[in-house]
Amino acid sequence: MGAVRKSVKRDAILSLLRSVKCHPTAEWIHAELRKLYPDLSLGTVYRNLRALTDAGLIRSVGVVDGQERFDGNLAAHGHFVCKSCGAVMDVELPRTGIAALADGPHGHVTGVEVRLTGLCRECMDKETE
Amino acid sequence: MGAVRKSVKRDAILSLLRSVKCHPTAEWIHAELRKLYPDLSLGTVYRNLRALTDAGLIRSVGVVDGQERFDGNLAAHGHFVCKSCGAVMDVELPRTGIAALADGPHGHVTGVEVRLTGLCRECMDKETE
DNA sequence: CTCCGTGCAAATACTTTGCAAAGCG
DNA sequence: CGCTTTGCAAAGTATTTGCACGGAG
Repeated sequence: MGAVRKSVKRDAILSLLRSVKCHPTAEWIHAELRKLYPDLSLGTVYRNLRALTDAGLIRSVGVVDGQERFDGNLAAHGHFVCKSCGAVMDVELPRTGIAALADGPHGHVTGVEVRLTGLCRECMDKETE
Repeated sequence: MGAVRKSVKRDAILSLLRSVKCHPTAEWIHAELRKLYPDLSLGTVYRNLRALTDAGLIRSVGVVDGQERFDGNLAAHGHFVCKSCGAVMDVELPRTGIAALADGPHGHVTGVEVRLTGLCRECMDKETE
């Protein structure tokens, strides 16, 4: 989890991740930043996402529908994933219970990820039509 | 979540998953069952894992190191994932707190997955060497 | 005869990696 | 000038899919 150097592209990825509410894929970030840096390559995005994750500056939400999702928000929170549209939303975690998981009999715990899956509001409405 | 028919290969996959404590990948299951059914193909394993998951007879633990892990244990529990060796172990969840997540403001929740990541006992020991 | 499950192989899709050129201090 | 970052394209890996065969009812 060493620090990471700065670079134009890396900083752009980091600040984009910090500024959006959604939980983007590498491709989404690539498409988005290409508006600003038309020569940005997808490989660079992947490389930097990994570097930033390793450095602990961002975190991975895990794989949703075959693509990894990233999150610039480091505060403790969970995620709600819609099975239908793939949207990922932040969920507040009740402090109770979760904290108790911090260390178990299996080893040293360094991260907790809580993922709820289901159908989001929008998709529930669509389904009723 | 419709029911699934029975078939020799599918049943074998299901009972293997129910009998093991680990949380296998498709490849591991394939290798294991090949001892019994030398003609079992990997495609069939993938196909049946998906069918069983859709039917709700098994569940996916999510992707660890690029491979999906499956679990035959349907009881509510979380998982501890070792960053170093990739081992996945069951974790008991404190009932408090988790139940409160059952429904949120984002939509209808149908599944909860809690994943702890860290270093397992074995890998902690190895690291001290 | 009909249908479902399967093996096999090809196709997909995401992600990683090697390399040479460009950039920064 | 040395070291890092990047674009590009090729490679790698996990998973899905199409198709034809084979067995059960």
